[in-house]
Amino acid sequence: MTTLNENNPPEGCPIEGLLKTLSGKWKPQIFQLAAQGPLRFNSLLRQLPQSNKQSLSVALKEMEEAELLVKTIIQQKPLHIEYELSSKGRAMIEVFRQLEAVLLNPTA
Amino acid sequence: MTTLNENNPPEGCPIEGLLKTLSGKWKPQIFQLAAQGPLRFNSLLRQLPQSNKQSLSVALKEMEEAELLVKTIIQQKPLHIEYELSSKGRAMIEVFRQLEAVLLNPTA
DNA sequence: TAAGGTGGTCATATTTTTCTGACTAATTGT
DNA sequence: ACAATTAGTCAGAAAAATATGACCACCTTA
Repeated sequence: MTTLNENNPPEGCPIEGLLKTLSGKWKPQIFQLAAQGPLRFNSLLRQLPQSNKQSLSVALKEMEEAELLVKTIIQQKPLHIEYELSSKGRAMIEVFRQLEAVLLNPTA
Repeated sequence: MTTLNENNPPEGCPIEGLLKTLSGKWKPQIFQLAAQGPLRFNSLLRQLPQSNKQSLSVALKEMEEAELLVKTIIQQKPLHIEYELSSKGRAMIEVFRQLEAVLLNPTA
């Protein structure tokens, strides 16, 4: 099940894969929350009350594979896990901003 | 690190809709081709040999509704139809370029 | 020792998206 | 008249994405 090998290369359109990774269900919201600080699984589940474990798990994994998020195991007393934007993820913030500008400008 | 308030309702993500409109199947390719010049239905169908009428029809309609494409009926001898990027659609080109830059830069 | 929180997986539904093939209707070319 | 091209629509099937609920292992607190 190594998704890396079985990936259909979106030949011809380089950004197709990234667009899909960004637009899957819950992903924009996850991104938005991650932009505000590191995420933890159960907390995220509570912040997105209509979502579910499975979908969030898949979304986080795919965003991690796309190198938008970095997963860190925090080796502390109660040992937990954090997801935060990678450098690539942070670079995406500007793209989102530009996208939002296009969206809001009717005379674009 | 802004504290995570878990009672925050996830107010609508403004770009979510646009992201979905841009990432649906064949849409990135359609966009790419539209950026090179006006499109015609059957020609598009031939340029995307793995696609199909129905999906292209839906994609074009949705991109038109999202105001990325403009549909024009050309009142000429054999009377045909053209799809071309709207001003908003053209504004998206820069966003795509930036997206591509993020994608290509491993140290982003 | 039991209860509750952590961060998940798994098999199975359900829902949404995409594809297939048949069909339409107007126009042009042979 | 007949075939082909234009630009689609429609119903139904197949495939993909998403949701549900059960379960798991580890750790901490009461």
